[in-house]
Amino acid sequence: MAREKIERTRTLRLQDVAEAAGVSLATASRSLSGTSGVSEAVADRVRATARELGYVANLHARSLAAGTSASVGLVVHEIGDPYFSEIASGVLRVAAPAGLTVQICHSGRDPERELEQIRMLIANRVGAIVVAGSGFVDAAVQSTARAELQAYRQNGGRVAVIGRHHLGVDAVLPDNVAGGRAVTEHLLSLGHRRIAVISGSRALTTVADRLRGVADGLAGAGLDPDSVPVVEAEFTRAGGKAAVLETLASHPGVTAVLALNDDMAIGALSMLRSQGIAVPGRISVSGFDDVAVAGDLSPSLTTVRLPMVEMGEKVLQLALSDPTDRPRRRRVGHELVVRDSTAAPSA
Amino acid sequence: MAREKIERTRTLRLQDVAEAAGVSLATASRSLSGTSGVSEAVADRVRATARELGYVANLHARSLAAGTSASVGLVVHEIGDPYFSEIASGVLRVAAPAGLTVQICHSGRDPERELEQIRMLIANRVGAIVVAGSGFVDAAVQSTARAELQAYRQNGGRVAVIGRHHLGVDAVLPDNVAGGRAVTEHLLSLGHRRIAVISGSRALTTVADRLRGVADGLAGAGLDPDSVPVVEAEFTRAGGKAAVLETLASHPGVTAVLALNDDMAIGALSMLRSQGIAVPGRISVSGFDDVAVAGDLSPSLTTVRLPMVEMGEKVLQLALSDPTDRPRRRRVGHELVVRDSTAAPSA
DNA sequence: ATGAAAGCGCTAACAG
DNA sequence: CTGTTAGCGCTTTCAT
Repeated sequence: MAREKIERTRTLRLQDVAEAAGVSLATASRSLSGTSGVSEAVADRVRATARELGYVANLHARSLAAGTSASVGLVVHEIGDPYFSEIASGVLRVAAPAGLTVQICHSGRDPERELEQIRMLIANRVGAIVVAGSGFVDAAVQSTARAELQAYRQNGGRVAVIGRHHLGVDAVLPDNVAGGRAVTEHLLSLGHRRIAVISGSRALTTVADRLRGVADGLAGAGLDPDSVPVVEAEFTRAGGKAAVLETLASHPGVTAVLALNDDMAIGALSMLRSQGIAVPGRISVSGFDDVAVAGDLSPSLTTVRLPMVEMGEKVLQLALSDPTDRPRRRRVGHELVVRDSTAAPSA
Repeated sequence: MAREKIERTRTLRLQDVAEAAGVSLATASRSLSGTSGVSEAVADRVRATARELGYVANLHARSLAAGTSASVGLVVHEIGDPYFSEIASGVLRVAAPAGLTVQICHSGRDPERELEQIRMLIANRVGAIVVAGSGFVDAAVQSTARAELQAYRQNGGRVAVIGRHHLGVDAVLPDNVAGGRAVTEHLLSLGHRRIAVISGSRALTTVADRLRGVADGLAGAGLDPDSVPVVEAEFTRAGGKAAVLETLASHPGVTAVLALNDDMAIGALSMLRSQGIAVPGRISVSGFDDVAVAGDLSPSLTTVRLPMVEMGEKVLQLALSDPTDRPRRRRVGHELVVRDSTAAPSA
């Protein structure tokens, strides 16, 4: 990884402000950082001078000297994905009023790359790290990351994640199992019996948990979970298109497609439309997440709402709150949102 | 603005690595930063020790000592908005391979807040600042920002923006005028004569430019631009809903609604559907931007495609490239994407 | 209430 | 090729 260095030349230092205001460096520092021990008059004068001169403090120097950090790191799969951009929005909403800057980086759902990004954030001495991407079912793939994050925490760093990870840290847990069950029961109650699931990689805990909910729903209705085909593809719009095509070919009798996220559902909807297959007339489609556009599609998408913005807010609050001995879990609910893409099977 | 400080305790320093490897601080530094002047053997040993010990360099210290920066700032209106999240994705794709971290912050389309964020980024000593939000027609509202950014550049900082700003810096310019003209001509060629524009605030250069393109298109067809009503609302989905309602009330004969971004178009589509008005049967609707979902709506949205991811990539490349005396402009094209939401008027 | 001075962890001359 | 040393700009004891 090439490291691009951007050189900076000299700017105003606190020393310059101090001289201009006729005080010592220490007094100037106290005045600007609001530490007590300076007369109001002097402090005001210093602040005025600083403003006139257009002084801006060097946060690197401040961090180094004070040993504090005013920034947090956020690891997402891909910021262009609405699920993650809504989470990021929540994180930013909590960070800004607290005077914290947010460094965002991509993991690309690749544990190696995620580790690399985490290391970079640690090197940047961020005060907290938030991991928003899905966890992995296989605990081993994140074991190095786990170790590094633990060490980071030993040194005062804060960590919190969204979803089920094997990282041993505070977590915000979306209700994936119950959501999967709810949407399954919805399809079942409509009368569907020939359902196909289109899904992202089962290596992701998000997928595993949602699948587990689907199985629960099926079992609860006395059905054999194994009788329902699960077509695995990329956890994206393109993956949804591919998966629904495959489903059509291998299971032509299917009356409902249960997508494990909205992205795949949107892809499925688009593919079905281009194939001239009516939704929900011939096939019902459901999603998961309730991204902002879900309600504006046509047919509008029946899905499981997860409060992404709130999850982003909560996860940073969790990271910033006083650390506890044992990892905390904050569950956030789900809500089945029934719209127009699901209906009773026609036959 | 409260400043939340996160305290850190002692971690491994380069000095510790140097001692463990039995070399001096300087040699250790050279070994790890890849500076020449160290024998390969020694450098390897130092790197090995560093890895064993789990050493991660303190980037604040490095920045302070070397006067370089390995991070860039990105100012967006709102990261949850697909237009900006796609741009952010492009920025991240260029930043990561260059070893740069990206700090993202919200401007909320508020010049005051934008200025605040820019100041924070400067204080953070980012090597480059990218402003992705729209500019403002009134040059005065950004004059302070302009001055601070110029000073920042004097000190070696790099700046680039997306869109037409009065900031005197390098810019990536989307083809808003031509795009506005293209979509207008499309509607006109379909036979529409009673068109209404739904628009965000005219204070934004993005809006002003697109409006200008619309007027050009109208004039080119021998029509009076002033005869076309422009309904101004928030530049969001909710704004689109409100604006289309207002249009319906004040101009009931309208056969086409030209929205100045996809967000408003999506809101309009949604409102028209809930009002039982057929699109494009009774009213055609067009958007602008071509966000990822535009093609998956139903009816799929006719819109003007702007290459957001590419714009994000380009703007950071521009910022990172060697500075020139005069601001550079990189134009990016547009593409009219005709889909199902527009058709010839029925009457 | 104010000032002097000692670092924070690292890089970059400058010696050798 | 390697080590010594002086800062980078700021905060923070410790004196006064």
